[in-house]
Amino acid sequence: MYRAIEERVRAAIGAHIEKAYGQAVSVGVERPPKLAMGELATPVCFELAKRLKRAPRLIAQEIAGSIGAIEGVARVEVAGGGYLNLYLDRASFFRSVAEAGGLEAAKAAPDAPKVIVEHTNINPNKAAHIGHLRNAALGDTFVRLLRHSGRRVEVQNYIDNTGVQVADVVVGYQHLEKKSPAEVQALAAEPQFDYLCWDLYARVTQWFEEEKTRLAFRTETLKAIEEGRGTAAEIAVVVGEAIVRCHLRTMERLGVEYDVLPRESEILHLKFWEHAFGMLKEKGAIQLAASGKNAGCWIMPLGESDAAADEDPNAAKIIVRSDGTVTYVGKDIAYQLWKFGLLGLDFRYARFSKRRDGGDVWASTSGAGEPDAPQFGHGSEVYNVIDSRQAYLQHVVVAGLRALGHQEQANHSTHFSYEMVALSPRAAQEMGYTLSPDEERRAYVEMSGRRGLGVKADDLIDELEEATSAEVAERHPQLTAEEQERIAHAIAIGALRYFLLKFTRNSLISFDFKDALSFEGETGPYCQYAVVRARNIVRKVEEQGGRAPGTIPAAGEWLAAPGGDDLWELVLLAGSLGSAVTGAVGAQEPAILAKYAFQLAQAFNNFYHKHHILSEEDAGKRAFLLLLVQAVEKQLVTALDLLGIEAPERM
RNA sequence: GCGCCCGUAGCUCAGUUGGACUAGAGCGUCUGCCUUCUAAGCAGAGGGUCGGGGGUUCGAAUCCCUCCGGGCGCGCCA
Repeated sequence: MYRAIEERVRAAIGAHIEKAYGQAVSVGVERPPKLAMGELATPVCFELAKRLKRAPRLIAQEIAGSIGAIEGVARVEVAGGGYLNLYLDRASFFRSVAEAGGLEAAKAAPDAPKVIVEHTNINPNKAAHIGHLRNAALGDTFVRLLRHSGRRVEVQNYIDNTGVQVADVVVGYQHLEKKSPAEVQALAAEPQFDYLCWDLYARVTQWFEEEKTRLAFRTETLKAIEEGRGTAAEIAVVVGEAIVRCHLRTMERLGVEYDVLPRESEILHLKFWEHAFGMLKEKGAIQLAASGKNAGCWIMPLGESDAAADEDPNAAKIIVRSDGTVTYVGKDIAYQLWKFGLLGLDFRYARFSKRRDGGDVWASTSGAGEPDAPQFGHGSEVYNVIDSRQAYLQHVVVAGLRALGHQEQANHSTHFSYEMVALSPRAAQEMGYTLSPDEERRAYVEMSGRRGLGVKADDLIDELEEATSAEVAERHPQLTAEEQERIAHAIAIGALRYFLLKFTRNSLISFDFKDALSFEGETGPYCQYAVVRARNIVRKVEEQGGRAPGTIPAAGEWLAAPGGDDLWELVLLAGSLGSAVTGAVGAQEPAILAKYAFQLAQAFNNFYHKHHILSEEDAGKRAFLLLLVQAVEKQLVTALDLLGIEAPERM
C-alpha cells in the first residue's frame, strides 16, 4: 500500500542518486497538491542542485530518464522547477488494497522490548471528570497504536492512594461527617460513591478555607495514612480502593483498560524512596545544601551551571526537605527507576479486577502477593501521559535518571504531554456555577476538583447515551431494547472519544456541551455512519444472493476511465491507513489518525452519493465497486478500532 | 524575571522536520437535494492582512529576530 511504495520510492531514488552523483541525500517524499501531479513527489533535486551547482530541472530530467522501474510506480515525470512526480500503477495498488485485505496488526514477540505507557492516574478521592477522560483517551489510543505497530506494551495506571487529596476526603468523613470506618465502608458500597466524595472534597476545601488552623487535621491525617495506622488509615484504604473501582468502571465504559495499578502505598511500604535516595546520594546526583535558603535540604542541580542555585529557582530542585521528608518528585524518580528495572526492588501483586477480555488487572500489594503474577516493569521505553502543567516535574525526573548515569533510559523517557480541558464560561454557567467577573471575561475556566468545578465523566457519558438512545429508538423501533442500548452506547462513546482525540495534544480544549454532544460533521458518529452505509450495501447485495468476487481483472480500466479519478482517490485514501498509523505513532499524535478516519469517511460518503451500487447495470463494474466498498469498510473499521471506537451494525 | 505553549474564516480547529495552484475542514449563515444502497448524509454560495514588523531562501502559515496579545509552569504542595 501507500506507505510501502513510499518507502520503496525513497530507497530507490536515494540509491540512484548515490550511484549516479555520489551524493548521499535524504529523499523527502510528499503528496502533490493535485492528483494530476501524481500520487508521490519529491523535491530532492532542489537540494541536489545546490550541491552540484546545476539547474534542478535538468537534474530531475536526468533522473527521470535513468531511474528505471520502481515496483508499483507507473511513470515518473518532471514538473515545476524540478519536482519529480510519480504516478502509481492504479491496478496493482487496487489489488494490494482491495484484494489482499486491509492493514493487519503486527504481532509483538513475547520477549520483545517492552514499552510502558502510564496514563489516567486520577487521585482516588473523587469522581473522574472530562480532563481525566482526555488523558485516558489519549493514553489508550496511543497504546492501541503501539500494539498495532507490533510493540509489546504494558499499561500502568498509577494510584496515589496516600496523598493529600485522599487525606482531605478522609478528614471530611472523620471530622465533618463524623463517620466510623464501618459507616464509610457502607457508603463505599453505593454505586455513586465517587460522586459523594466529589461533593465532600469540595466541602472539606471550603471548611479549611474558613479556618486555616483546621489544616492541622490534614497534616495529621496524611501522616497517619502514610504510616498506615489508626482509623484515618483505615478509612483511607476504604476510600482509595472504592474510588479506584469507580474509576475503572467509568473507564471501561470508554473501552479503556489497564494491566497493572502500581500504588503509592506500596512505594512507601517497600521503601522504594529510601533505596533511590541511597543511589542518588552515592552517585552524587543530589547534594546536601549546607547554606543559603535551601540549607538542610537535599537538592538536585538542574541545567549547566549549578553555582547560582541559590538565586535562580530553576537551577535546582529540592528533593528532600530539611525535615528529612521526601517531596513528590523524589518518589516519582524512584517510580521511574522501577519502570526501567533500575531500582533493584520490585512490587508484589494481587489480582484487583477483571478486564472485559477476561484478563486480570493487577495491583501492587503490601501482602504476600500472588505467586502467578506476571513480571511488570522492566521496560525499555516509558511514556508518561500527563498534562503539560507537569512538564517541569517530568523534566526533573528525567534529570534524575541522567544524574544517575542512565542516559539510555533518560533518552527513552517521554513526557506524553497535552493541554488541559477547561470549561467554556458558557458550559460552566450551564452547569450552575457562579463565576467571578474575572472568570467570566476569560475564554475558559480551569476545572478544579477542590472547588467541585468540572463536568463529571459519567454525567457526560450518561447525557450522550440519553441523546443517542432517543434517536436510535426512533430510527429502529423494531430492535430489542438491548440492541438499541448497545447501538446507542457505541455511538455515544464514538462521539466522546472522537471529540477528545480530534484536537492535537497541545491544543487546549475549551469544553462546550454543544460541540461535545454533536453527531454531525467532523465527529465519531459521522465516521461510524459511513461504516454502517458500507455494510448496508454489502448486506443488501448478499440478500440478493450476490457477493463480491475476490479479484477484479478490469479494476485498472475502471480507475483509468473518465471519472475514474474520484474512485482512484478513494482507493488511494483507503490504502493510506498505514501512513496515518505510522504518522500518528511517529508524532505521538492520535489526532492524525482521527483526521484520517474522518477524511476516509468523507470520501466514502461522497462516493456513496455518486455511485449507486445496487442499481449499477454493468455487472463487472458493480463487482468492482462492491469490492471497493468492502475495502473502505475494512480500513475504516480498523482506523476506528485504533481510536477505540466501535462501528455498530446499524444506526 | 526565567522556561514552555498558543495566536490561521463569525466560532472550533487542521496544516508548522520550508516547497508547487484560488491557505483547508467542521460548525454556524444562505440556497438546493429524501417514491432511489438509512438525510447522523450530499451538492453549492459566502466568509481569511495565516497577530504586527523585519530577516534568511529560488521558495515562508512553517525557520531566525523583534514587538503585541493570551495561557501554563517556576513551593521545604501533590
